[in-house]
Amino acid sequence: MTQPIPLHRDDPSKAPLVGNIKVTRQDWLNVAKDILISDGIEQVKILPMSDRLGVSRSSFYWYFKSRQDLLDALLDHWQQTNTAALVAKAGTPAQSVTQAVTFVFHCVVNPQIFSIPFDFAVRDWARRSATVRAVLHASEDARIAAIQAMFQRHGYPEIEALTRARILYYMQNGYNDADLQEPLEHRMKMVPHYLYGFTGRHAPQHEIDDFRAYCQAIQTGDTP
Amino acid sequence: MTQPIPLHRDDPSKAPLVGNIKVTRQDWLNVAKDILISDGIEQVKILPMSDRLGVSRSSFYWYFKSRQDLLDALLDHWQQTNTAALVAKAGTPAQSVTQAVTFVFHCVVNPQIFSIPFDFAVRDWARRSATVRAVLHASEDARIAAIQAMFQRHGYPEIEALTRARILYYMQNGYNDADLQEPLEHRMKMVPHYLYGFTGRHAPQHEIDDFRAYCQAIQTGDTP
DNA sequence: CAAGTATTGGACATAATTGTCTAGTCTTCG
DNA sequence: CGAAGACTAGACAATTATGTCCAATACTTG
Repeated sequence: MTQPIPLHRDDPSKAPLVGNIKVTRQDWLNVAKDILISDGIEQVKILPMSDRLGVSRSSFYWYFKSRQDLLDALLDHWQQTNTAALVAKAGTPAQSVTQAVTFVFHCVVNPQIFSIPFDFAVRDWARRSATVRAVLHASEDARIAAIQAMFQRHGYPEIEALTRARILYYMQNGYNDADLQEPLEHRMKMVPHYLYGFTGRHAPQHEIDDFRAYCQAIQTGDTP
Repeated sequence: MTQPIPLHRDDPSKAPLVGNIKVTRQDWLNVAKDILISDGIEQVKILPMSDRLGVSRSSFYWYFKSRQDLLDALLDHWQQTNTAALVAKAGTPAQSVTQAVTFVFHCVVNPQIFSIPFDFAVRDWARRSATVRAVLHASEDARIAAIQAMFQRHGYPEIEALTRARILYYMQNGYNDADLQEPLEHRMKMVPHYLYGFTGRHAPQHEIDDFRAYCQAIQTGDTP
């Protein structure tokens, strides 16, 4: 029993312009994502969502078989945005390791590419659902493997590449929600230290300088 | 309207030895804590708890005014165990900074003193409750301040002491639940690097050696 | 042991939530 | 325009939760 997505919304030109715009499956997913991020998965309830969308609660069941069906779709969506984005960034060819690290870090900086609150929310969710936990762990492994591969492409031996990948990845997890308010600049400045702090070596000044330049570029928006 | 704790439980010698042992306010709190840790605060529900305790659901209301009353008590309990434990450990006089750091780290290692899963669960909870968030932030400030004071007692200037305190504290948050399975040894080995990685200096070999020795002692159980 | 207090069980009321079913409306397309 | 399909509203049923009340039972103390 498939639930087709409304055709008239696929082509935006055919959609009504004002008023009476019908909700779509994606609209339900967006609201669910918002609530997941702000209040946790337990609060993703059908009645409040329908209220927010201004439609009847029972309309929900046209788009989704059940609440669980929605949650599955939500998890899929997370995997196909956040994880795919980070893996893609880690795989982007770069001229230096510093530039490559900056690409990865790009995800943390740009909410358009990667949603940190979404990641936090899914991690919460995983604490209560074994299936979500499995998806999360697979995603984390994929992310770290991608970053590790990046370091290996730039000449680091396997073990050191893995260590650096873990540090770079867990760096973002070390902050909680409150700290996300902290200026990004502060977090970016720490990256070179994270990368070298564990190896017993100093970060070369030219890498630090390069990194700062790249970060500057990220914030002004003119980076790949 | 005060809710006294059953007297016959205060003196263990007066408690029935087998069977028919009445549940106490603390029993309810323990079950609530277990559920909070494993399933999140949303799952702390009265009916399932009474089932697990083998008593009627309505008995709950003798010990607690309402569900919210239980949650408040639970949060109090967390603050008076975890936060107090860490602050006390940070305040313990030590002969060297390495030993002092080891005392703090003791909390992370010994579940009897400090429950990491409890901390994680409360952090989750704080995402959904402003009042819990306020308590959590106050606790985190108190913890970091205590660690900072420790470094200052050992001669570090204010700013560097704060930086080191943050690193030492956030180190534990960088791991998620899955990583708690990881051998403690691995985490302990990273401490000296965390402490020096950010400052651009190397950890002196004798400090690393000292730290390893203290960690060894922690695991064999013969430390203060 | 008896009286009084502490503690529990079960009935009752209320509300929130998920899910089903059906009649009806709106949209698209031949 | 008119029929088929896409979508929605509202009634209904079932489940699960919170909280109140009161009678019954267990425990303590004189």
